Amino acid sequence: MTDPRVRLNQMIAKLQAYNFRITPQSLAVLKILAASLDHPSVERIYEQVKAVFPTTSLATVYKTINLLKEVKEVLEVRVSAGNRFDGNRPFPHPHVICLKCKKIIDPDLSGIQELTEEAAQKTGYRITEHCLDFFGICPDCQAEE
Amino acid sequence: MTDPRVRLNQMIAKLQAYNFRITPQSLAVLKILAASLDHPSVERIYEQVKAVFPTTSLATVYKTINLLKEVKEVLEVRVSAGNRFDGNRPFPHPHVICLKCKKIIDPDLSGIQELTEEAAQKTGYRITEHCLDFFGICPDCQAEE
DNA sequence: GTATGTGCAAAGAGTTTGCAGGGTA
DNA sequence: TACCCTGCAAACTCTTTGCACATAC
Repeated sequence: MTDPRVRLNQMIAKLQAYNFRITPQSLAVLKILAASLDHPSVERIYEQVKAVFPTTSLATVYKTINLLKEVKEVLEVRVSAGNRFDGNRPFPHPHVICLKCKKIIDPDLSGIQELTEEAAQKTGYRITEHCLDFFGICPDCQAEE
Repeated sequence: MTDPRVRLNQMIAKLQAYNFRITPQSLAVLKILAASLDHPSVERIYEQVKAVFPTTSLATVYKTINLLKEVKEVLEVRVSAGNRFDGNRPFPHPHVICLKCKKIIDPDLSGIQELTEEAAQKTGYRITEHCLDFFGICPDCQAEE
């Protein structure tokens, strides 16, 4: 993973470049996302922020995440169990998601670039983003069966 | 695409195998999904069903789609602009989605099987499904720019 | 100092559920 | 005939919005 401090500075720099202000509350959200290894949900981020700033509202968390989405400093992983976020790697990358415990990990896969080019060539679309998620059962949940 | 009549019969057979009943309303939903080339939204399906059965409720459309999801006879495409459905090809396959007009098309891509195996091998997950969606601008919307 | 972010509550969108009545197998 | 499906309305979840106040720059 990228060093969370480096990611945090990148996020701050990007937000400031867009003239968004950094506040203690939004900074707390940034810190959590910059260090996220576990793709937290909005609710989870909210709980962690409240541990530091108990008066923080859920709306503020949503607003901050939306700013980050706008400047492409966070990646939203859309899953039916509730969306999750990755602020450490804010660019498209594959996920492997456990259908039982909802654990998400990031494998390094080769060949996505080629696949994207193939899709662009065959459809004529100018492709800017992608989403590649695998679903299944993680080793821990397999062991429990 | 698969012949809509063939798909319709497959859907009916699968639902009956699970002891679900076929009604005029649910049949109307099945017919639309079996012939879907354009990945309709729930709202769109609802409108088309109402054209035939004006008293149909949105809840019935949702319930029927959920049955089909349960027996894996429809594929849900999760997009932020509102989820869309494919009843003609109810198995995982790639989509190319236009960010402007929301048009969705299905390219034939090679290499997804290999990528799935690579992901399974590197993570230890037993992978059963995947979701591969590309986002960009379609040729029509590019021409308008 | 001024525009922007915060916190609260209410509104909004999308989806699900409970129940009474009607229709399928 | 018995049970399931429908249609309606209410509930529910997730997310956004409006407004008064606080605060970063």
